[in-house]
Amino acid sequence: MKQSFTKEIRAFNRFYTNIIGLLDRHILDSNYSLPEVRILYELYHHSGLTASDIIALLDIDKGYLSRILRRFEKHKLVNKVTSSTDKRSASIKLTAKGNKEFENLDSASNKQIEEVFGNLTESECTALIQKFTEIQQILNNKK
Amino acid sequence: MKQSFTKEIRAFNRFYTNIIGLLDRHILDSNYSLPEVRILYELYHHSGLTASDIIALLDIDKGYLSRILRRFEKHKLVNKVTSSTDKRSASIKLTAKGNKEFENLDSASNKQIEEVFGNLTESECTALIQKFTEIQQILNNKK
DNA sequence: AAATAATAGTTGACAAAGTCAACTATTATT
DNA sequence: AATAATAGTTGACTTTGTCAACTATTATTT
Repeated sequence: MKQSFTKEIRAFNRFYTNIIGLLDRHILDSNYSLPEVRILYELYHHSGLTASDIIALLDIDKGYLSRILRRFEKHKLVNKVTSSTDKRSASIKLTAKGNKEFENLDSASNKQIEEVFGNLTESECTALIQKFTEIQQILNNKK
Repeated sequence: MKQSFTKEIRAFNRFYTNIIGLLDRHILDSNYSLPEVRILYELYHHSGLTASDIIALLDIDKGYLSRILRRFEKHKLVNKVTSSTDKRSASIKLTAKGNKEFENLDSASNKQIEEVFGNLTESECTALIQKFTEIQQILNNKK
């Protein structure tokens, strides 16, 4: 690969890492860590995952996950139901409270997007999203 | 902002966070943490920074930084020279060893880029970089 | 069927990363 | 001269994350 390509890619990575940093900032104000939010995200979007599923999805240590889930249970964010066919594993679901909690985080996240990208005009926004989409196409093409 | 915009922006953020995760992976194999690499990066590109400069650039805790710099000094990666005009502050420079160490990290980083983006054709690469540039233009415009 | 291996998840011990406040030395302001 | 501000250090602590040993259960091998 051309050196100039690498350089430009890295410049963009630094640039966008910064933006993601801004966007993640609101998590600091929440009661949750980034991994916790990611776990809630997965459970919200795929109810009934097992711990192993989450590990596969998020590449997270199982001991670490186990403790986070225990905390979630303690705070009534999550219910575990042992599988009838395999008593080692349990399917995990958000409780009503857990759902609500995630939705709060989610809307805080939306608000943060608004704050970082909200100064764009509609046409800029459209253009931006088109680039986003195209980038994903280019990169996914090759998976 | 339209809800669909927010949604697409967030989708891209998840997508690109993943890519950045892949790219940062090589740091795990190095002897340095991400903040350490960022500090070396800044010192490499702006020799003679003070600790306060680095704090301003990277938004890092000064106690944390102080310890990292002490470690760097111990490992002869860095030299501190107390300013003659202000004895509280010191200008920090990479030693020859520090320079080399950063350059190793930097080339590992390039290699990692190669691994993640290397399967693109030249024209895909050109297209990708153009999107990158345009995105930065759109977003910087508004700073 | 019994023995062995593999898997799901938990727990303990620990290491790394990061935060916060108190402190020293020096410089700037009143 | 007194007071406040700044640069950086240090100690105490919390959070985050890792690793390996362990229990219980299920799958595989012999």
